[in-house]
Parts: sequence; C-alpha cells; structure tokens
Amino acid sequence: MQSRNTRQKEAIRTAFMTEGRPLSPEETLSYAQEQVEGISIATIYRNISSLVEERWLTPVSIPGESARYEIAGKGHHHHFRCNQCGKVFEMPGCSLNGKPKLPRGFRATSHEFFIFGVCSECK
Amino acid sequence: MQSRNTRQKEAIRTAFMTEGRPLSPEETLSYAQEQVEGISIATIYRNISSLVEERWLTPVSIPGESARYEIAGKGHHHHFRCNQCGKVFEMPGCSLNGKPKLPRGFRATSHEFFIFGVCSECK
DNA sequence: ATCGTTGCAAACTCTTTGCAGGATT
DNA sequence: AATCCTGCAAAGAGTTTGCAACGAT
Repeated sequence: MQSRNTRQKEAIRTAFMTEGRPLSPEETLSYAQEQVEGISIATIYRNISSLVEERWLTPVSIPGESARYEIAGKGHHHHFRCNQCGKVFEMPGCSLNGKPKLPRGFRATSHEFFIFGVCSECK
Repeated sequence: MQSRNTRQKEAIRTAFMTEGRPLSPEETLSYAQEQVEGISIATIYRNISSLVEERWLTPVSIPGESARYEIAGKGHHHHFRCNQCGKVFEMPGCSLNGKPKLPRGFRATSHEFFIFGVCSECK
C-alpha cells in the first residue's frame, strides 16, 4: 500500500509541527482547516491513525480527556494540562523518585505522570 | 430531594465495598447484577453520579480508559492498571520526588501518577 | 488509467435523558 | 398516597466505516 501526499495529510503534519504540543483530533481539525478549507473530521482521524502506524505520531492519553497525539521520538517526558484553556504541553524530564514501591506480586512496566495547573498564557 | 435506599443502590455500594478497588460502570454492573438481577446500566450511571455528588465515590481517571470510581476519602494515593486483565488497583503513598520543575509561568495545582504493569493475579 | 484518499452519511460505542410504571417512605 | 427510582428505548457525543467521486502518481 503506497501512501500518497495529499494536501490534507500535509496540513495535518504542519499542524503538529507548528504547534509543538500534543493535539486532540478536534484541535488538529481547526489548525488543518486554516490550510485546507472543508477538510473533514473523518480525514483527521484516518490520517492520525496512519501517522501513528508510520510512527510519526504517538498517542498521549490524558486522564479524563480524549486522546491527544504528538510527534514521535522525543524520549521520556511527561505532560502538563492547563485547567483554563485545556491545552496540553510537554514537560521535559521525569521527576519520579526511583522505582515506585508496589505490593507483592505486582510488576511495573511503565508509568505516566501528569501535572495539572495553569499555563503561562492563562496565568 | 430525599434519597431513597433501593436494592439497586445498595448493590452498587456493596460492589465497591467488597471489591476494594476502582470500578468502571461496566464492572459495577456485573457485580451489581449478582445481587439484583436485571439491573440496568442506566441505573448504574445514575447511581454512580449521585454517589459522586454525595461524596461517597470519587472519579478515578485512567489515561486512555473510561472512568473508574472508588470510595471517597482515602487520602493521596495513585493507581496501578494491569495490562492483562485491565483491573485498576490503589497504590498507597506517592513516589513523587519533591516539586516537579515547570517552565517559566506555569503553575501546578495537582498531579496524577499511574503505573502500568502486571498484577499479582496475572503474573 | 490506476488505485489510494476524501467528504458525506450511516454505523458504533459509551453515556445521558424522557417517560410511564414500580418501589420506598 | 406522594414522589423518587427503575427499566426501556431514544437521544447525544465522539469515533469509525462504507461508498462513490476525486486526485496523486
């Protein structure tokens, strides 16, 4: 299956590159619409799926929120969500203190850490 | 608005008390059905909402998952999700190393920490 | 010209809501 | 008896899919 370069896919890639933060499908739609008028939400979902399969995007799940996606290959980091504007930002590094203690018999394979608060634009 | 004690609400409370871990509406339904045959998922959702309003339950959001609920008033703790069986467990304490560093202008109000792995039953 | 991609609308899943009958106080 | 609660079915929100037309190669 050859993949083609459409204006729509290009607009979606550009949205992620220029925003530089995890985007929801809905956010992606509004940025992509600035470049391709009439682009549909179904196209956003389909292209996000292909970009995840191509490993150009990775999913970012936020507790209690719908999925976001960010450009892949950034190394271990965590996320911040602004309670005012709802935007999600990357937080470099990891403030985890060694290995977390788990009850007997439990084995950890990964962790996720989220910070909630107010971003620099909304403060 | 007086609240009444129905068999359904009682079964839902019992489900949370006997399981002792955060439950999804679907999980709550199957435990409650053991006591009240024919109980409907709408009743589960409605009672969970009231119990959250009464502060008997609190929502537990898991990244990439639908909401779970747990009995309220347990103090600061985090959660573990088993990648095999999907069950969520409470993890006592907090392994966060001091205050996380944030970029200039960002203010943190809370955080969430999740561990993913394999539980003692699935290992 | 081929065949991957798009927009539209319908289908799905999860959750919420309206309503008439049933249960609790 | 009054009225809150339940089950059912329909309605919403978010996401996925079928299909005919479109467009990149």
